[in-house]
Amino acid sequence: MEKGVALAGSVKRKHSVDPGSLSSGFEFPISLSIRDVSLEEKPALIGEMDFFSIEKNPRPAADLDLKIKKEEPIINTALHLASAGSDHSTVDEGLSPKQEEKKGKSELAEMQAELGRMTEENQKLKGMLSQVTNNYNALQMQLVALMQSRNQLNQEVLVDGSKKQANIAAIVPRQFIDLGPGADADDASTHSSTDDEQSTHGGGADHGMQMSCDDHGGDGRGFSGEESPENSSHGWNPNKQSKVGGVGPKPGDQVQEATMRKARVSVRARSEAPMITDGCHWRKYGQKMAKGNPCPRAYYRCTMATGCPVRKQVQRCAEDRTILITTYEGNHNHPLPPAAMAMASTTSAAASMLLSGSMPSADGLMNSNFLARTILPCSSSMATISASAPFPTVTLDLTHSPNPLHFQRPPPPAAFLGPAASQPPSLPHVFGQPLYNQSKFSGLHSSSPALVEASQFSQSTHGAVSPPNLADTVTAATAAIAADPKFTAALAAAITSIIGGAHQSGSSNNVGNGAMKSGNGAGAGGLPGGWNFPAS
DNA sequence: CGTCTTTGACCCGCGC
DNA sequence: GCGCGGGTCAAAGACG
Ligand SMILES: [Zn+2]
Repeated sequence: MEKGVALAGSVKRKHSVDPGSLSSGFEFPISLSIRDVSLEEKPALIGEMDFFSIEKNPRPAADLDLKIKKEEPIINTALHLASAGSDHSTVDEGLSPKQEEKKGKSELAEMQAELGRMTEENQKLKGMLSQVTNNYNALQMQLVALMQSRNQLNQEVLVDGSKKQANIAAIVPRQFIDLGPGADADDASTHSSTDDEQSTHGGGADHGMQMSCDDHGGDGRGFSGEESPENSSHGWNPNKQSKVGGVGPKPGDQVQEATMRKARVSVRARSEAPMITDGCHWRKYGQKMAKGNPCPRAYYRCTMATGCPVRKQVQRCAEDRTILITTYEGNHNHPLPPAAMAMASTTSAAASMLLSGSMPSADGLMNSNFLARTILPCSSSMATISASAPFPTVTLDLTHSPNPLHFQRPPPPAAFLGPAASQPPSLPHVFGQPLYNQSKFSGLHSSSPALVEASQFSQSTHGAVSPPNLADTVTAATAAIAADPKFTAALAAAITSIIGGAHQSGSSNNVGNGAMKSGNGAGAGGLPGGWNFPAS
């Protein structure tokens, strides 16, 4: 415990110093375009790397400093000095006159200064890199969301067989039968094998219906107070609220909210920063050591509005520390700044995509044990759906495989292959069962990525049977989707929505809806996209 | 002095 | 019932 805490502490400290100077002088083309339109709000966050660089330079001095450095040829100077210094080192012991010695010393000092500056700049570059990464991740996530909504749209429109098959990927319950091979192939090739974080959550019950019932009674301590805006001035004390004030909200809403709450969207992104900046204000309220992970898991709450139920967990991947796993939960009940909108809409779109097939009222789609998993091949990112109760989770994987640390997955535990192999591989509903077991199993084994291995399993079973062209079909369909001018239009609309969304309020509330408008109105429409007002 | 983070304690569900 | 683990609370400290 201490180890982890100390680690986190140090990281945090370091970061709290860095980002101001880092992000200040840095301009990233993509973020720039967004920044220009969204100047109205400036989070001026404390510890976060800023996704969109909205804040105007909080520290002009640093900015100036960086610019100056950019102008002068630092590297050449340094090299020159280095060589000069080495020459002079011999001179020092020599009989050189005082002046020369003085000169040497001054150059030495200069050198040291240069070194210091280079170090500093190195730090800055590092920060810039991480910021670029963050920006890239944000854009990728938006793209993923758009692809998802787009998929849903096409599912409605297209009737072509193969394409439809691929597009159905956006819907959980059915596709896990058909999509198995293709998805798994894709997954096995690109996944970097660290989904265990999510699957760890999903070790619990296996009935979708159970899930909804579950939190009816079981979620006592959760944030069941979110739909009571009169929450008094006290911010969040949801449990107290529900305990003291309320026997409980209306069952219908309760189920709905509970489902939304339970749905989690986790984002795996490569980031040096201790936390990706999504435009929201977060307050840390806890930190725990995850069982199999040397890195602690941090718990944050949204503080943009008192009583906002959104929470997120931030944890670094055990194997690859550069991967940051951010798990979002809940929906904002307040307007969001554009920068936050991007992330919120993305996550909510993903959540809605997940829940579109798992709503409690759905026709028993989830009433059988299953852990469905969908991969939406999308450039280098992909979304995986792990619809295992109690926390159905959508994972947006924004890391790409060309990762040097993309190690081979550890060999699946024999305990997994045993029962899995014993199951008739051709039955999808049985197919889910070993996955469920597996996910639980991986919970015990910290580093064994359940979902990846699950995909391996399915690949070994289904993939061998079915021709690989299904995967090609999926990819082709995706390419077609991406190439579809409508998609471009949707993307443009979404971006416009982001850009113009600075003043949005109420009607077209977010990107998700912007995208959904052109695509699927049902998905994120009912499910609060960026934000939804509880009872007003 | 207000706000945020830290961190041990606590609660709760779950498996044995 | 007990231990374990995930999640949350809240007092105390740090920070600006
Ligand atoms: Zn919020």
